[in-house]
Amino acid sequence: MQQVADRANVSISTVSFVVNDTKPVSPETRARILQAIDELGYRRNAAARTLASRHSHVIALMYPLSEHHLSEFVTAAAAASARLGYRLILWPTHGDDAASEVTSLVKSGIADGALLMEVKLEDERVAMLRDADAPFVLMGRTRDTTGIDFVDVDFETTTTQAVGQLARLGHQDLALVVEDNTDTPLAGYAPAARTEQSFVAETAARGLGAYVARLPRGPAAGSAFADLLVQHAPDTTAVISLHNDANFGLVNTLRRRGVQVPRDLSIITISAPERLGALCDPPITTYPQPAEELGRRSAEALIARLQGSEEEPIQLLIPCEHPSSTSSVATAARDRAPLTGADL
Amino acid sequence: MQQVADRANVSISTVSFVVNDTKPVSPETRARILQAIDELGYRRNAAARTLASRHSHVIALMYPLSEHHLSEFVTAAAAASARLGYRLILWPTHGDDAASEVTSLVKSGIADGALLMEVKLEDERVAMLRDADAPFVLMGRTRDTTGIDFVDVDFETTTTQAVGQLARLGHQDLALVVEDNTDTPLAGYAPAARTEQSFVAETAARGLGAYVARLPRGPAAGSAFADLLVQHAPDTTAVISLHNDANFGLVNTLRRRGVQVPRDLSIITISAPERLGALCDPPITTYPQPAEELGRRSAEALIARLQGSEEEPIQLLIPCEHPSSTSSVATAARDRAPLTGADL
DNA sequence: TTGTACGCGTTATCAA
DNA sequence: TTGATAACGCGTACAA
Repeated sequence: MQQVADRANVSISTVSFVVNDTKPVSPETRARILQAIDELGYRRNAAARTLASRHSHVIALMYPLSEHHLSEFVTAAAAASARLGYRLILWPTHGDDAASEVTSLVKSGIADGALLMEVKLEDERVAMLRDADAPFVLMGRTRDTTGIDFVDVDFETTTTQAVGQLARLGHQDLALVVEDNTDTPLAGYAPAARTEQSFVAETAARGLGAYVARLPRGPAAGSAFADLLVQHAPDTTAVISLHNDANFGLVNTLRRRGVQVPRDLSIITISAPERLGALCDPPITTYPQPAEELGRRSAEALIARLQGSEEEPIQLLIPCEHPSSTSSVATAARDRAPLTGADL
Repeated sequence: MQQVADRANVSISTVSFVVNDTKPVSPETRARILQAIDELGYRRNAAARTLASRHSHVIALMYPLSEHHLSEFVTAAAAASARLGYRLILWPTHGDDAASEVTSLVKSGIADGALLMEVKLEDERVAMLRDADAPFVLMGRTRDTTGIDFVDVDFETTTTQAVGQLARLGHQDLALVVEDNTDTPLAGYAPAARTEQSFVAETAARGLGAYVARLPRGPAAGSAFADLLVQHAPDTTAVISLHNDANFGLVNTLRRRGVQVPRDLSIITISAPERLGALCDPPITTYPQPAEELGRRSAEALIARLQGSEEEPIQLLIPCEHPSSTSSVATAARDRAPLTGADL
């Protein structure tokens, strides 16, 4: 910085004013400084800037160590941050020491704020960050969201829309399959709970039959689900799935049993990566998860908060987009026989 | 830090010695300091440390902005870094301004070094980082790797093994499908090139028929590939795929045409996420990509380099593990009819 | 509009 | 084994 100042015949502070655009500088001086910066290839030192300004221009993405698929919203959040002059740092946390992770994140000054992934209905990180006065935005929602910034998928609206779409096609008996995360590190993870609740409410309001299955992760859940339908809800004509892995096992099992999708059974999957649904045979009608928007918006929300440009809580609910195809959805078959477990 | 020193009745330097373990400190003093740290909840300020020590303890993960699926090796790299006292910062780069990104990365002092993803055979970032004297490790390989640290999948060995496995089962005519990245931002991306080369070499050495298809991304490539086989290599009895999306389209198309996998056609996919292969019907035999190991090892390599504990270039080639199932592989059918394009 | 000088919270050098 | 103190590179209050 001193070299730049020397070369431009100004003081070091004038360089700072230009670099940060913090005070008016005459056009000529500015030009000389910019030229010197360019010629010397000067970049301001991030640590010194952080130390002096008390802002790191870094935001942390906190997620459980066990989560292996960060997917698109991470890259979207990183891209949005970069566009706004921030960097995204990965902050994996063990389930049990989230406490100390939060503290060190805040007190070390590494990051100005945090984005929280995999939010549970009751999430201890929220109270900790709040106590520490650390700005944060949830990618998801806790049960009580009073005064908390969050950006989340609108599972309620999406579920209601999916039920509505099926009801209009004459389906009377619906089933829902969600991931069961009891006993996993994600116990209390909210999407399944919210979706189930909306599903139950909306089917009840419409007087439709409703069967709900909570199944563990993995494609085997799909076959298990098919069996459960045979056993407990053989009259089901349409399925809504929040269980990505199960979709494959389900369509494959159905095919083997001669159940035609969508003629005999309609399937809709919600908040899933669109490309995943397209890989099934037949392709599964998908309310695609707004991953890019979720990542981008949450980063933008946090940065807005950091820059103090927001007063009110930022609470964004993003419904999934509407399906781009109806490949696995059809009118309810009037007189379809109950589902059976026999392979062809 | 001053408060800690006061409370422990020592000087601020002694606190530093304890915190960084840089100089011997008597057990009693150390204990007093640690207690004071604990009681005050002190954490050292990252920016100040970086400024004074000239090390940020941050490493950057550079990847093209277009890459949407960071997947498991990102989380593995982040986890390994955290374990070693480093943090991983995401560093998306536009294809065209990689130059300035590299420069700012190095000169800003934000990161001590970089991990490079999506390495091309000729990658401009390498020369730039080298010129800037910035430590880096490639997750992948350039064509010329003299003196460069890298951790990469051993596509050559894996391809050779896959060809060998099929040859031993009596297959005479093999086909390979890879992603065609000509005209995409990933043009020059190495895995496809290396795999193709090894495939051609190994089949030639064994006197086997070899057909190669380079196809664009997306599941539609699978059906296209099936058509290409019918047209150009109808006697193919086994397929090797480096094209994840195509696998689904391929098995689904084959099923519709009455081609049974693996009775009529064997399929092996290499360097793919294992869970993806399991979603096909039938499940595709997979040489799973060593994603976790790749991420972990590359972070470890970079940190070793940063800590000066390595002299020689770190060059790690990791073959894919062996398939855990042979669900889509069988003995070559002696007298199978040539493939046709007619649906059942 | 520009310059001076102090402080940010550490690490590292040197002396005790 | 410990302590005093000078950097580290920048932002900013205040002065000019």
